[in-house]
Amino acid sequence: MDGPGPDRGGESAPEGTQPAPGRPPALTDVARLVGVSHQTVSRVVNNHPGVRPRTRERVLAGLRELGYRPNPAARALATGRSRTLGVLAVAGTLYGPTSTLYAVEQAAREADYQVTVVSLHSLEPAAVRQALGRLLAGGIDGVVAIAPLLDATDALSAVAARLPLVAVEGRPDGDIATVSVDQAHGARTATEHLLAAGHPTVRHVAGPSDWYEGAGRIAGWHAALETAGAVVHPPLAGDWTARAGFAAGCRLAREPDLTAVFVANDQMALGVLRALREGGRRVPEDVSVVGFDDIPEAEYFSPPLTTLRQDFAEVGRQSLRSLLEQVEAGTTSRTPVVISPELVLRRSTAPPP
Amino acid sequence: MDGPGPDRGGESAPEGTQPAPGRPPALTDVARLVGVSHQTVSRVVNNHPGVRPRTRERVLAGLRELGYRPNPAARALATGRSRTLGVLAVAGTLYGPTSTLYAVEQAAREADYQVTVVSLHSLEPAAVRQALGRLLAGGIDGVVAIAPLLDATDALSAVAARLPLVAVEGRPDGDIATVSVDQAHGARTATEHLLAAGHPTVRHVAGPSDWYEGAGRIAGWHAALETAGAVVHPPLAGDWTARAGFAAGCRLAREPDLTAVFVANDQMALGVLRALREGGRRVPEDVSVVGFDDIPEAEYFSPPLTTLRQDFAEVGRQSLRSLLEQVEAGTTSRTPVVISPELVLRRSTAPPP
DNA sequence: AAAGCAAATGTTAGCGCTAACATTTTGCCG
DNA sequence: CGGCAAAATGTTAGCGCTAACATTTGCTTT
Repeated sequence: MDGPGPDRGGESAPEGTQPAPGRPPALTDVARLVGVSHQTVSRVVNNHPGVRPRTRERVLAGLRELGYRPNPAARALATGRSRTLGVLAVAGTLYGPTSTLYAVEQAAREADYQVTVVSLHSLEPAAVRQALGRLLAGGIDGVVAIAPLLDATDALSAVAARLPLVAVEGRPDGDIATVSVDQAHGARTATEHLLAAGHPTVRHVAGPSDWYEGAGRIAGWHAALETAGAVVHPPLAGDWTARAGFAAGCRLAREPDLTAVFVANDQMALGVLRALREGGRRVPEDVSVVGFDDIPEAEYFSPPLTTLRQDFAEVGRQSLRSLLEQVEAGTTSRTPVVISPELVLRRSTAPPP
Repeated sequence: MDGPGPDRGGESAPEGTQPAPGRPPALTDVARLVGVSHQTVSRVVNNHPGVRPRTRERVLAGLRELGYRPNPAARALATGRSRTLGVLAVAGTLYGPTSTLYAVEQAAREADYQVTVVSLHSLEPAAVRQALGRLLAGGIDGVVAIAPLLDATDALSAVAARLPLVAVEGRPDGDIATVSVDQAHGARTATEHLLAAGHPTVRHVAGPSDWYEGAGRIAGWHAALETAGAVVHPPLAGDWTARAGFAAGCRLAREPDLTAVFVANDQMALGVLRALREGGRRVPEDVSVVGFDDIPEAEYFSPPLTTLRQDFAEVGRQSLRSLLEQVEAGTTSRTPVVISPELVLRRSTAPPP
C-alpha cells in the first residue's frame, strides 16, 4: 500500500477530478481542482507575493471548497520548524506557575505558535532531566522552563545548548536567558512596610530555600531587617502549602513578642492566619501579616491580606518575547528580564499594639 | 539547495563516513555508520521483531554513538499519527480545570503521548469554536475538552465528527464521549448532610448555571430539598470567585433565619465565610457552610471547610483511557464515565443553634 | 511588431520516516 | 551437501509540504 491514513475510497474514477478520496485534501487536490500547480496553491496559503489577484481568488475559492487545512507534520518536515514551543511546568495548584503557564500559552497563540506542556510532578533533578528529555524529543522550536528550582540550572543549560530556551523564575545569572520577578525587592518592600508601621522586627515564614523565589524572598527580608538594624530571627521553613503555613503559624502564635510576619506566599499566609486566630492572636490588631502573590482569594481572607502582586501575564509575555527572539532571529540575547512586584495594601497590617 | 535546516558543515569529505554533518543524525546516518539499511535501523528503533540480536546490538551502539533522536514530524507524516493530543482548558486558577489538565498530561505521558494545550480565556461560543479550530489545525490525534460549558456541546460535536474527542465535565448525554463527576449526587449528599444535622432548609450559592457543574449542583441541591419537603429559596448566583461568594454571603448574612448554606465551590465558600463573619454570624455555631471541590486550602479556612472532594486525577485518567480507546482502537464507545465525589467532614458544619 | 524583461507559474527534489514488497541470508532437513 | 522454507535484510515509494530553479506568460519599449 501507499502509506497510511484512512483508506481512500475505491479508486475507480477514470482519470479526471477524483470524487474526494477518503482523506483530508492536500495541496495537490486543490491544485487539481483549480487547475494550477500545487506550488501556486502553497504560495497562496502562505501569503507569498507574486500571485496574480485573479489566480489567488480562484485558489482561495478552491481552498474553501475543499476545506483545505495545511498538514503541520509535512510543513515541519519541509521547513525544519514546527511552530511549537515546549513549556516545562510544575504541576499543582500553585498560583504562580499556573498563571505563568496560561500567560505563555496565550502569548504563544498570539504569535501563532502551539504549546506543548510537560508537567513536573516531582522536583527531583532526575525528573527534571527526564521531562526536558521528553521536550527535546518532541520536535519543538524552543522551551519555556517554568522551573523555579535553583539546582535545575545545570539541566537547563544542557538543553539551552541545543535549543532556544528561556528560564522563568530561574537564577538570572548563568548562561541562559531568564525572565523573573524581583523577589528580593518584593520581600524588602513587604518588610519595610511592616517596619515603617512601627514593628520592632518581622518574622518570616519562608518557602523552600532551594526554590529561586524562596531564596530571593528570604534574602530580601533579611536585607531589610539588617538595613533597619532589627533583630533577625531565623525564618520558619515552609513548602508553599497552607498546611505548612498553619504549622509555622502555630509555632509563631506561642511567641509573646510576635507582632509582624512576612509569609512567603498567600497560600501559606492562609494557614498562618488560621493558626494565629486559633492561638488567640487577632490580625491585624495583635499581629500583622503580609503575604506574597496576590492570589485572587487573598482579598477574601479574614482579614483581607496585604500582599505583593506579581504580574504573571507580563512574565509570560516577556518570556515568549525573549524566546521568539532566539527562535526567529537566532540571536542569543541572554539579558535577564526582571519584573518588579507591587505591594497591595489590605487589612492584615497595622501598627503594633 | 536541498531543503532547510541548519547549514551542514563543509561537504568536503571525499566519500566515506562523513564527519557529522551540521544537522541532527537521521536514520540513514546511523545506517551508514553501522553498515545496514535505514530500514533495519528503523526496525530497531521501533522494536519491531525480526532483527537478529547481533545486528540489533550493533545498531543500538550506532544509535547511541550518534545520539539519534527520531524526528517526530517525519514520523507523523509517514504514519498519519502524531502521538499528540490536544487539551482544551479553561484558563484561570479554578481548581478543577487546572487539576484535570495536569492529570490528563500525566496520563498522556504514561501512554507516551504529548499534550498540546489551548487555553480559553473567554467562554464565548465564538472563542470556543476558535480554540477548537486551532486544535484541529494542530495535527492532533484526539482532543480532551475540559469545557464545562453546557452550550459548547454543539461545537464539540462538530469536532468529534472529525476527530476522537472526550468532553470532561460535559453533559453526559449527547453523541460525544464524556467523563464527569456526578455533580448532582455530590450536591445531594451535601444538602442531605445539612438536613440530617437538623437544619430546616439549606440555601445555595450557585455557580454559573450555564456551566455543567453549576447546573448539576443546583439540581442536586434542589432535589434533596424537595425530597425532604424543605422550603426551597432561590439560589444566589455566583461565578466561582471568592468575590462572588463574598457578595452572596453579605446578602445571606442579613437573613435572620439562615442556618445552613451549600456553596457551589470552595473559593466562593471562602468569600461566604468572610461575609458571614463580618456580618456577625459564627460558623458553624450560627450557620453551617459546605463547599465543593476540596481545594488544598479548604482545610485551612477559618473554620476548616466541610466540602466534597472530587478525584480529578481519576477524571484525567479516565478521560485519557476513553480517548485512547477511540484513537487506537477506532471504536467510538461513548459510554459516559461518571465519578462520584466524596463528602469530607470538617468543622464548618454543626446542628442549627 | 519583434525583442526583451519582469512577473507569474510550473517542475523537480528532498525533508526523515514507515509500509509494502523484493531480495538475500540463514538454518535445517532429507 | 543440495535445496528449501523461514528469517533477516534491503529496496522502493510516498506521506504533504517548501525551496530552488526552470519555464512560460504578459507587458513594455523602440
